[in-house]
This record gives sequence, structure tokens and C-alpha cells, in this order.
Amino acid sequence: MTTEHDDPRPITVLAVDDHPLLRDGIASALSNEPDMKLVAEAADGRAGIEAYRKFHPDVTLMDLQMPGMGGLEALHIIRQEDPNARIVVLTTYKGDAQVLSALKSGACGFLLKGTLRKELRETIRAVHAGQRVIPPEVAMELAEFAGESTLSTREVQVLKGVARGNSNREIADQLSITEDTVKAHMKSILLKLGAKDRTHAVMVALKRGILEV
Amino acid sequence: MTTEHDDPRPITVLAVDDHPLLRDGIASALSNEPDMKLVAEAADGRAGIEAYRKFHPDVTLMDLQMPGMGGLEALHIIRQEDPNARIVVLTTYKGDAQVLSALKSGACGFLLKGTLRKELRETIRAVHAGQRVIPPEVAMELAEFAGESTLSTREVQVLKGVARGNSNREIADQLSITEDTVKAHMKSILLKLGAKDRTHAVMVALKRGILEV
DNA sequence: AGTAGAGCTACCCGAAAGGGTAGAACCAAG
DNA sequence: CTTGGTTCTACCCTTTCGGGTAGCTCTACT
Repeated sequence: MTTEHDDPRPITVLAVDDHPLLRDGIASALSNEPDMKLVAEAADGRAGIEAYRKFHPDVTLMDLQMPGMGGLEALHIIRQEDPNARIVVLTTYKGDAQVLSALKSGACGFLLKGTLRKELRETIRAVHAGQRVIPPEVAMELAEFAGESTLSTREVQVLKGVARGNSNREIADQLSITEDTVKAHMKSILLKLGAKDRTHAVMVALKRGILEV
Repeated sequence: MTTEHDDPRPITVLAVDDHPLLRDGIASALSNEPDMKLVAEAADGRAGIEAYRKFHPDVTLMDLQMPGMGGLEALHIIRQEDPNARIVVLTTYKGDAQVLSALKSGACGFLLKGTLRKELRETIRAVHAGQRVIPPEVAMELAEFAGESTLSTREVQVLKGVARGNSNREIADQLSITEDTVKAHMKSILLKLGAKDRTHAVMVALKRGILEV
């Protein structure tokens, strides 16, 4: 298509996604591109890590939400082993919490479900060139929750108990703390999430990617 | 690959999915297959309906969960206009309620996110031949909830109010009924869903596809 | 060393939730 | 026409929730 010269060393790409048809779509988007090459695929986080160790791709495309080890975990592990790893998160938007976690772990970019072949290729090139690519949709959602406080580890534990339908008393027993403490955490959770009650808090947490269904 | 004869009239296929890369994967799976042809694509339910009216494809691949008009709604409308429409639901599993709704609207098959190119082609051929294709994973989940009761329209309305963090009093006002009636519905909801409290009921409903996040 | 935040405990109190029980109107299917 | 399901109403009673207030450790950062 373009009159680019044939790079002697194309950008190597690893695709980690549990959806074979989507990987095919990625493969087809990268085929016939002289400056990039899909060198490996993986269907879950663990296989993704192994593939990364084996191929050390220039750019890794990583889906969140996969069976077994999720993309967030795999992203974190890969970035710990190789701080230079360039990883693009490929996902339907799952709330600010997931995106923030990915960014903290060192994600270099995001691609949403509406991504076109052209955008995919441009993002790979940009990330390989050292840029960070954050689509406006993601940036806006992120800005919206910028001032919002994050829940502490303990508060997330309490909220998970709530989502399972446990009473404060039951959660207290499970966490080996007193019911009063659980209630204190609940107050903090409702305040931080701006929720009207515990049910609403669970829904807000789901929307923001703090909890999973 | 196989020694099939070139059909004079290949199976025409319409793909409705808001993920361009996935549509590319579908397109690539159908390319080089002499007996089927992807004749149109659409990115949401409304465009899917229009494309169906225009092309009357032999088989339609329809994603659930799309922006604007969802796949379930589009499926229903298409099947009402054309009871002979053969539609395969292409989705990550979203709970028995969604699958049951799709089946009631006349879906001919299901394809999960793990679908391979080969499975996609085989499903298209089978559905075109008049068969119903339900993957074992879907069938098993369906069987698991076979005896489970479904919520009435009113109960779903109440539960949606609960998910928004409304009290029984507030839900009663919104639905213009008394609080006692709401409480009666809540009792029925908790019983039917086997939930411990309202929060748990919302979680169960989310898992079963009765509610959306 | 001081301070901010997390985590914890404790009390009171009114509001809300959930369980039990009972009955009436309506509509569709047997 | 009768039965069953849905929707609606109403009462009682106990438990749980959520708001307010207060104070305690411990760790991490400045």
C-alpha cells in the first residue's frame, strides 16, 4: 500500500486473547504489513507469559478477562520480569479500576473493542516508538474518576463479602474482625463510592471494575 | 482443502458485531470457503436489521451486548419479520436468561468466545441445513438452571430499582405501588433466586443475565 | 519526629430490611 | 368454569443496616 521500505527487522508482536476469531482478526490486520509481524499467540495469561519469555516480542497485545490467569496479572508479571516490555491492553472498557491497575503495572496503551485494523497498526507502531496510546474514551472515563478515591485492600475484602450476600456479622467472622469494624469499613465504602446503600455500592464497584460479576 | 464441488449458490452470511477486529476474524474464516460468503457486516442491532432486510442472508451471526440496540432485540425483530431467518448468537456466555430469551426468539445456534474458525464454519453449515447448534457448555449451564424459576416482569422492575440503590419505599413510589407490595415482590425474588439478601439477589441476577451491570 | 492513612473497636439510635401470615382482584390456560 | 400465577394490599415482629461520634494502634511517608 504505502511506499515504505522493507524494514530488515519488523516489529514483532505477541497477541494474548482467549478469543481465537479475534486473534485471527489481529493476524489479518498485521499480515501484508512489512514493518510488523505476529510472532506468537496465546489464549490465557499463563501461556502469554510463556510466549513472552520465549519470543520477547517488541509489542504485546493483552486482553483483560481471560480464563485462568487474567491479563492484569500476566501484564504485571511480564513487566516485573522485563521493565522494558511494551504491552497494549486490548479490552472492552471495564472501569477505571482495571485501567488504573494496568497503567500502574506499566501498560503502554489501550485498545477498545471498536478498534479498527488501521488503529491497531498505528497503535503498535506508536507504542514501539515509545509513545503511550490512550484513546480519548478511556482518558475521559479516567478523568471522570480522577478525583475518586480508591478502596483499600480491606474495604475490597468487605465489599466482596457483601456481594456474596453476607451480613456484616458474617463478614466479620470470615475476616476475623468485629462487626463494628466491618460497619466502619462499610461506612467508608459507601462514602468513597458515593453509594446509597450496600447494594448500590456493589453495583458501583462492578461498573468501576473493582469487583467482578 | 476438501474436494467439495463449487456450489453455484454459496451460503450467504451476515455478521453483526460491534468489534471490527472480530468481524475481520470471521471474514478471514469464511474466505477461501467456496460454499459460503460473507455478504454484509453491521456494528449494532439497528444496522444489523437494515442489513438483514437488504440482503436476506441465509445465516446471520449476531453478537449480544452491542451499543444502541442490543443483539437480543435485533434478533427478536428479525425473527418476527422473517420467521425463517436463521440466526446464530455469537457471544461470551451471559447467563441462562439471555440464552433462554434468544432461544425463545428463535435463535438457531450459539457460538462462544472460544470458537475456532473450523467450528464457526461447521456451525454455519449446520444451521443452514436446518439444525440447531448448542455447544455443550451452553447446554450444561442451561440444564443447571432448567428448574429455576424466572422472575416476573414486575419482579425484574423491582430488582432493577434495588440495583440502583433504592429502598423499598423509593421503589414503591417509582412504580406507584405500596411499600408492602414491593416487600412482597422482594420476598418472591429472594425465594426464586435463592438469594440471602437484596444485594445477593442482584449478584445472582447479574450472573444469570437477568440484569446488566 | 510528626503526620496521614489504614485498620480496628465501641457505643447509641432511628430507619430499613426480611420473615411470617393472610387476603383480594385480575387474567390466562386448562 | 375453575385453577393457578401475577399483582396488589396489610398486619406483626425481629434483625440488620446505616449515620453519628469517638478513640485506639501501626505503618509509611515527609
